[in-house]
This record gives sequence, C-alpha cells and structure tokens, in this order.
Amino acid sequence: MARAGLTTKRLIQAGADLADESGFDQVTVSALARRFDVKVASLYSHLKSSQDLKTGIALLALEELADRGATALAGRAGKDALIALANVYRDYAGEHPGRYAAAQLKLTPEAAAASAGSRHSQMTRAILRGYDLTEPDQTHAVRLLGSVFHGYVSLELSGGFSHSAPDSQESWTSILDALDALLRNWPAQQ
Amino acid sequence: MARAGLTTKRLIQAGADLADESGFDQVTVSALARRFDVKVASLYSHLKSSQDLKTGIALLALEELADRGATALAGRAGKDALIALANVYRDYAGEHPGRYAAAQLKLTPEAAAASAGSRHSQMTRAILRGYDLTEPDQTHAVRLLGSVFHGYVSLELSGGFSHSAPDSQESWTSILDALDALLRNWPAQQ
DNA sequence: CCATTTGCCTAAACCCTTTAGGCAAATGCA
DNA sequence: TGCATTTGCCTAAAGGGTTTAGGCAAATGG
Repeated sequence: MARAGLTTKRLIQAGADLADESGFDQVTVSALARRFDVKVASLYSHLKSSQDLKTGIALLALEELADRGATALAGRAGKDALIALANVYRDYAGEHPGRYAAAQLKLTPEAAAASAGSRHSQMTRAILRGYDLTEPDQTHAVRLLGSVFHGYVSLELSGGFSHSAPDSQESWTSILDALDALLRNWPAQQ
Repeated sequence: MARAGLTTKRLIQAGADLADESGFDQVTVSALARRFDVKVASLYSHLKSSQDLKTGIALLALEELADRGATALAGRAGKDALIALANVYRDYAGEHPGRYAAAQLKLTPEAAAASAGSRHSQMTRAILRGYDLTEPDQTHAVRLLGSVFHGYVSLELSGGFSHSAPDSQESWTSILDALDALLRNWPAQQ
C-alpha cells in the first residue's frame, strides 16, 4: 500500500487550512486524518496529541504574522509604520480567521518562549521609535497598541461591528488616526 | 430515589462556576452531571445541547458584567466613569476567567440580540457624554474603548504581561490616563 | 539483496454527546 | 385521602473524538 507522506509540518499546515475553512474548533486529529485519507492512529507518529496539533497551528500563525509584520515595517516609520503593522493583523485575521483564532491560544510558558511572540512586541516597539516616548511609557504604549490591534480585530471577527453604521473600515482608519495623535501627545505622568 | 432538583438556571450557574474553576473548555455536560451526581442524560431535559449550555453561560456573564457596569457608572462621569467601567471588565475577568472566556463566544444573531450586548455599548456611549465627541467620532470612540478593554484584559489573562516590568497595573493606569487625554483631544478629520 | 528502520494499519479502551424509552416521585384534582 | 397526570431522573445504545499497543509492509542503506 502506497504511503501518504505525512510529516508533522504538513499536518500542521493542513490543520491550519482546516481551521481557516471550518473554524479552529473544528480542528481535530480525526478530521485531519480524513483529509489525508488515512487512519487516525497514523497521525500519532507525527503528533504527540491533539493539543500538540493546536499548539503547532498557533506557532505557525504567530510566525506567519511576524513575517508579514517584518515585511510591512521595512522602510516605514511613524504613522506610516503604525498603519502598516495594524493592517497586517487585521488583514491576516480576515484572510485566515482559523489561524488567527489559533494564535490566541494560551500557550505553555515553554511554547510561548519558543514562539514568535517576542518578535511581535519588538515590532511594536520599533514603531514607537518614530514617536518621542521613553520608558516606562514606551512599554505602556506597546501594551496599548497590542490591546487595540488584538481587541479590534477580535471584536470585528466575532461580528461586533457588522450591521451597524458607520462602516468598520471607517472606524479602523479613525482609530489609527487617533492612536497616532495620542502617541505624538502622550500625557505626562499624572 | 430523591430528585436532584435540576433546573436550567441552576445548571447554567453551576456551569459558570465550573468554567471559573477549571477553564471554559472544561465545561461539558458530563462534568456538570458529575457535579450534580446525576446521570448525563438527565441534563438533557433542561438543556437542548452542550452548545446551549455554553451559550447560557455566555449570556449570564454578559448580564453580570452589564449589571456591574451599571452600578459602577451610577453617579460618575468623565474620566471617573471611564476608569470605573474599565475596571469592571478587568476585575470581572480576573475574578471570573471562565465566565469572561464564555462571554467571548461568537453568538448566533438571535442569541446576540437577546443578550446584554447592547447594554454594554450603551454604557460605553454614556461615558462619552462626558467628552465632547459628535457622530461619527463617538461611534469610533465606542469601538476603540471596547477594543482596548477587551484586548487588554484578554492579553493580560493569557499571560502576555506577566513576568515583565513594569507591572500590569501600572500600564493599565497609564493607558486609561492616555485614553482620557485622547478623548479630550480627539483629532479632527484628516 | 537482505536487515533495519519507518510508516501506516488494526484493535481496543476511554470519554463526551445525544436520543429513545421506562419507572417512580411529585403534583393536582376530586 | 386516593387516583391520574405530569415531571424528573434513569438505563440503554449509537456515534464520534482521543490515545496507546502491537503488527505488517514499504522504504532505506550497507
């Protein structure tokens, strides 16, 4: 009988595609086995567990996002960079909702350390070089931007802004304008 | 044999407690049956499905959050109100992580319409009465605040800000200061 | 070309979901 | 109080996901 050519990498890629097509909660070892037309148990030579698969998809998504971010930031600064990175998150979530959902998984400390998580905060910090913030405000601003990007995209994805005026795109643009203004005029310590 | 006295309401309450104790993904009809020392099938007289249970927990959490918000906003305006409502979300998520996770469930349009969701946007809008914003900026600001509250709390809950200086509380305070400043100086249309 | 490694298989145990049908406790009405 | 009805929890069973153990055949390599 011919072999299917399974590898951990191919399984995680296919799992990510499955997540985008059917939702991250539909990602199961069984569904993946069906997709490769292979028996379920066969996947356990390549995956430690179902959790392992999900973590793999999360790490893949974080890498892809970081790669896109790095490309988007190249040659940009200030508001330009802010908008570019913000759109990376929003567009990625729109194109890959399952992968994006996976990226929200709570990782174990080890997995988190091995993830592209630090690249993400580095990128946000890079944007802030175009503004005049010093520590600890810079860290506060990194956390604010992370919160807005993640919060907005996740509310948009769960349908919070649909079917109500104004358009989500309009709010997004306006919010990025507002964040830029805020970063240029970060309030002094109270 | 004595009866256990199950009702839909009690089941959903217990499910919410279970979520807070063990995580929302550990909420199953089976686990709930064990908690009441009852056979699994018995719960299906009170719950349509496992999904129904989860939706019920989400709706409960949204109600509780809205109730806390209404209490916190009473008699407050401006920055005071902003801080009070923001802390409602953050504190609730800290005290009830499982319930908070449930509240992020993507609801069906019918469930969403029957939920306390609109109370939440009304509360945020109420805060903005203390600032000088007119439509459509007010809606943009509502969406920004929703994004920051949800985004920050969810990043904090998933461990994003732990084990790194400065303290999360410090960033939270600073971010709320910054949002207040931003709302007082919302940039004019570009 | 044969030995070893590797990959996918069958089999089986365990848990969660959901429906169908039954018996006993609670309720309500005379 | 006594009986009929309703209601609540039960047993049974089917279906699907996870995971481990052990086996055979295909690929690999000396």
